[in-house]
Amino acid sequence: MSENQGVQSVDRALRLLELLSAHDEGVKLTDLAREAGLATSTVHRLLTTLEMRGFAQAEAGSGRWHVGRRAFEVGSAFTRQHHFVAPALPFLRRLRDRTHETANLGVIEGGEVVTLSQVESREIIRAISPPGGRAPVLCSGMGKAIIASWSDDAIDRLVARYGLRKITARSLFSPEAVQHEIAEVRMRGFAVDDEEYVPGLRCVAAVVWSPQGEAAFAISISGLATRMTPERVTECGGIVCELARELTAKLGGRAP
Amino acid sequence: MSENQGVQSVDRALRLLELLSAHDEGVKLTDLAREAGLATSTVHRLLTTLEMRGFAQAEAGSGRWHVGRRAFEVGSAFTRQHHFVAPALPFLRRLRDRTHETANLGVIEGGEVVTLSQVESREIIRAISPPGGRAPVLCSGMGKAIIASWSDDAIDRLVARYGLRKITARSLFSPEAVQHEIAEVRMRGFAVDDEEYVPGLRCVAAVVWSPQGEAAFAISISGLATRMTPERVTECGGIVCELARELTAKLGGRAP
DNA sequence: GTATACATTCCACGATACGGAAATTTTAGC
DNA sequence: GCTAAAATTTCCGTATCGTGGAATGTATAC
Repeated sequence: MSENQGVQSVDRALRLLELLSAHDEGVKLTDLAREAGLATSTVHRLLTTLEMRGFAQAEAGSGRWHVGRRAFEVGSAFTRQHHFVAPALPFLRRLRDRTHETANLGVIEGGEVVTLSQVESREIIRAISPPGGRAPVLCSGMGKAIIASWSDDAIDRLVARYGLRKITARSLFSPEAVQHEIAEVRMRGFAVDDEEYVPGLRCVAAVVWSPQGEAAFAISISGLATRMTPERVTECGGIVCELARELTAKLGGRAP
Repeated sequence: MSENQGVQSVDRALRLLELLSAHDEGVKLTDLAREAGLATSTVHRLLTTLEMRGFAQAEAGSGRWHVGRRAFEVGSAFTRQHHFVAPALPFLRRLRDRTHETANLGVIEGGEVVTLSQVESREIIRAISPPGGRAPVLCSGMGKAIIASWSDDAIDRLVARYGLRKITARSLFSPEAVQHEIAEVRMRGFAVDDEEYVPGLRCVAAVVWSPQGEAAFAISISGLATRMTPERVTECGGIVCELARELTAKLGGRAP
């Protein structure tokens, strides 16, 4: 076992699970082996072990492999740890109904925002991160909304640790740009992802506070940039903030 | 590696994930080792491997271990494979709004029903299976609704393969009881879990059909038996059936 | 029907994963 | 604050396990 890399076969199996989850339509064993850089016999053995416990399954007929239901069962435990996900759902729905855009709820984990819950608008936009999806904190409306509540030192440490990823032409590219952006968020009370993660997509987010006065999580709406004009962003920002305040109150939270 | 048991360390790691998911408030390493029947050093090594890939995480402060966000991300892929989960959500909401009970959507996987989606009523009843939760097919309203569309031979094979588990005093206990129950479901058009899985809890379910005329999944409502009187069950059965028919139509399905 | 690709099984070998022991850290009780 | 107990983390010798290449079996494409 090489230094600090954990148990090799477990690491490999988890890697295969991650790859499976990236293939919504399933993937053939040989292709998976190629993607993972492993021998087909190794991948076969690891997959059948995952299958035995229900974490992976082979589709009858095509033989393509998929994430299995035990992965869903285990993964659901993650959201159950966040007791706010269920009570937040009616607020996401109202947010969606008032803005006619997809409403999201997310938290920061590591240097990324994870979408925990979502209520889609009538128009389903595939580019929007689904539940389980993630984005770098600094390319995400929800991420920027949450870290705007942090100290400047803490933000600098995040930037130093995870860096700045230039995913689109509009991604934040320098520590100065980050500082300027965070100042904007603090002034406005909401954050905007202005095509920084996905070209053509805008997102408006605000934080929900915990009883301890910390930014527990964020809620947001996402929509096409063609529709989300600057005027519309301001309007939606007000709505997101209003519902974030109501949800804070509902959960017994308080802004600092 | 003993015969037909897959890769030992992978199997163990997955076992640990399952155990973590059963502890919503987290679990200490020593307790987990005891539960898994493994040495603490082994569990430590496996947990840190899971942690490296984000499938498990140790809670700062208490040191208790939890399912990590990558498990949620991977697990979410499972519901994305079921393209009907998202479009079904508005119907679950309407079902909840009309009956004032918790609405659920589930599929059969193995000899069990897995809850894929849920819209809770105002009164949160902890005994109801959350998303990711599972119940034996023959103790579940959704399970019985789905298999009532199968041939008698297929039902007999299910019973033979998975058996009948007497979980409560009211669980189905014999193949004859199963046959009688299935006949009732077919006659009524909906299934009822009459405290067969959880004492004090009733559930009314109907199937949603696929374009191929097969029972794709089921939707249901669950409520306390004190409130779900026989009259109420009949009333709710009609509503569940109505919404199941509408959802079938919406998804381009057809009853056989 | 044949060639190719994919999936599955086998097996020799060496590296890895194991668990007990020891060391370190944390917690509980007084 | 001190001490004992419990929990966690690290170390290490050993033998079992996991590996990938080869062989075999099955499915697919032409």
